[in-house]
Amino acid sequence: MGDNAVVNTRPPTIYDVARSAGVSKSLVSLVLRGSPSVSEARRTAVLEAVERLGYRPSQAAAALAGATTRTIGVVIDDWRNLWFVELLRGLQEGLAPHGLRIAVADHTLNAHVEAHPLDGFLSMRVDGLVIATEPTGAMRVPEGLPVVVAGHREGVVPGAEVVANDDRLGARLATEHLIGLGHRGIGHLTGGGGAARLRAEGFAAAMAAAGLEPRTVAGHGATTEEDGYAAAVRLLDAVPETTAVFAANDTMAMGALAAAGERGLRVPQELSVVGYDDSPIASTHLLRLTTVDSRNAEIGAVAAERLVARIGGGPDTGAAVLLEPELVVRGSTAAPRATG
Amino acid sequence: MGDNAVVNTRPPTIYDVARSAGVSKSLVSLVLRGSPSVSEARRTAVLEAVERLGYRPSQAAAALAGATTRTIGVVIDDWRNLWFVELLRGLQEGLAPHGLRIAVADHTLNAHVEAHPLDGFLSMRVDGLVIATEPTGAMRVPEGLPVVVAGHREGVVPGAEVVANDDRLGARLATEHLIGLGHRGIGHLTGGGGAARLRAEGFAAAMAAAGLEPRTVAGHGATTEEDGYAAAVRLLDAVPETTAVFAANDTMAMGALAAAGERGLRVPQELSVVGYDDSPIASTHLLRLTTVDSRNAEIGAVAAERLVARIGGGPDTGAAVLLEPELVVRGSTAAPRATG
DNA sequence: TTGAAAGCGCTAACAG
DNA sequence: CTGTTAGCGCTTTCAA
Repeated sequence: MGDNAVVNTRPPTIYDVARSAGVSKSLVSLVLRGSPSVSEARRTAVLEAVERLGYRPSQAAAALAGATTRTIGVVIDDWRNLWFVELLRGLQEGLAPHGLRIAVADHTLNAHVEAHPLDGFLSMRVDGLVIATEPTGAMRVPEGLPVVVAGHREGVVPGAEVVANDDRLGARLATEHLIGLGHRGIGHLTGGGGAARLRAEGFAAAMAAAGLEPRTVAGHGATTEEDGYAAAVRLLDAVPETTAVFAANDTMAMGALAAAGERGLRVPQELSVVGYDDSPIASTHLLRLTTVDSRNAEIGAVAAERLVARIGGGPDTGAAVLLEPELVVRGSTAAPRATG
Repeated sequence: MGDNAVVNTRPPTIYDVARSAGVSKSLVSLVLRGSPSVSEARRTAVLEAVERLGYRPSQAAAALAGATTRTIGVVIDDWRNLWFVELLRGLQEGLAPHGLRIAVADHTLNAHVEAHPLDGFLSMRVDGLVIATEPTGAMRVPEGLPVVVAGHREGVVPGAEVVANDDRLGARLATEHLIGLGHRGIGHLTGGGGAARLRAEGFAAAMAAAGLEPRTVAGHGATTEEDGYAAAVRLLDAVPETTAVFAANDTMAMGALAAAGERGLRVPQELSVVGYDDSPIASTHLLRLTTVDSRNAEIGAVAAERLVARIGGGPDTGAAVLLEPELVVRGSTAAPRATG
């Protein structure tokens, strides 16, 4: 009585579609999942009903009934660190063909309010995890869950595979580029974290190999523009004969550029600057920064590959894949001017 | 036989917790959801079992059984546009106290592979939606779903509320700042999209009010650094008497800075530059950009407020909230040099 | 205050 | 090729 006059505000279910198409709900499920063994007539009937009703399968129900969520959780550090943009692209492109989607969670943002972003992902029962953060000891994940740590080598996450670029090598490339240009007074701006440490090591090694003294200075301990600025100011003031600076990342390099400008040092004429990461800011007209491409998109692609393999039942190789970084020469480096 | 020797790799369920704590599963559910009507003894027993087993409630099951997912979907344009970082922060802070979490999806990233990111959110049965993108006609959302369009005024999303800053006013503030400084040759760098158009309108209005001729030039149609660079080059070459530039956003302003540098124009001595958004790059040492604070964090906070109200059963006001932008004066603007 | 029971919407064996 | 039947793990009445 008046039943069909009731406006159902709830989203349509698979039952509604089945009824509307005049088939059973399993048939609807089959069509939606692209089964080949469904007659064309039924298929179109179902598809039309789906369209007509504006039906969207409930992810919750699918996740609960099926064994998998088809989603990979990605934990990132901070939305401001643009290096993960390419990482996400690589991941996305590697995952999508396998019907896997990605969900991103920010570490710092969630830190204030919720527990660890990992908790959310585990509650969500993701099929795999990408940790694009400096791993911490608190990161315990269930055994058997495919996890890859991306961009950081020091994986303290048990059972995780690692995909990263070879920071030591990249730092060497940057330093050798500067040395090859004829620089001798080369300083390094470092920050906190494992990647920064490896880069500092690579810098020191390359300098030592050339018989040069490696000067390394930190800002306030982090790797922000402000840190780069502070470190560069410190370096430039303490060692005026500096003609080149290698920063632990592009953001710090940006700060170094500012410090140089303030001191009237033109880049690259009076000061060469090299960054690291080849993030979007490096290629801007304003910076034209010589940098090291850490190949983040490929890191994402390889991470995706590993995840897909593990999800497909492959073994946990536990191996670390190190991609070779590449030097990208732009306009912020040049040979030093002849010195007295 | 040997049954208990089998290692159960699946995550523990509420049943496991109940058994381990010696209570019924409903009791576990009550404890987890913080019901006051549970004896202290049982509560601790349950909590201990949870801890012991490493239990995490299944989001899928909770969503399916309950009526709500307690998550808000946020659709953004592009991870590179940093303006949404503050938006997210404001949202997060406004939502968290109400037990609501946020899920972020990128429009452009998903565009390649999946359907619309909205589809994902609707499949997920989010409790609300924040659209931080230029809304398009394709954005059909179920009636009754709380939706707020953030940062864009032209909401073609039916039934959505709008929270944004007053772009026209902001542009006027920027332009009047320049005029007040004594500039007369002021150009505007514009891009595509509704916000850019409103900013261009505000610029034109302020210029007209001062009896000045508004020159507006676009780059390649978008609002990237490259567009800002191209537009600035065009402007500076066509109108050499230009002493100030107002860009549609900080990124474009960065491009303008590059164009100025290339032409040997020092900022702010020979060219003043104003951006818009007060994004993280504006406050760097390198840019020290005078800009307009579009108050993104507050936009997020207000959006959160509206969402919470609607979810709590409040009415869809359908209203548009316009926040007043504020001028942030930094080092990229100054009075023009005395001209012949 | 606690337990039992009925689904939520879907997938995945099964039978036909 | 198509329909039937069990659950997936949780929330939520409803009794006890």
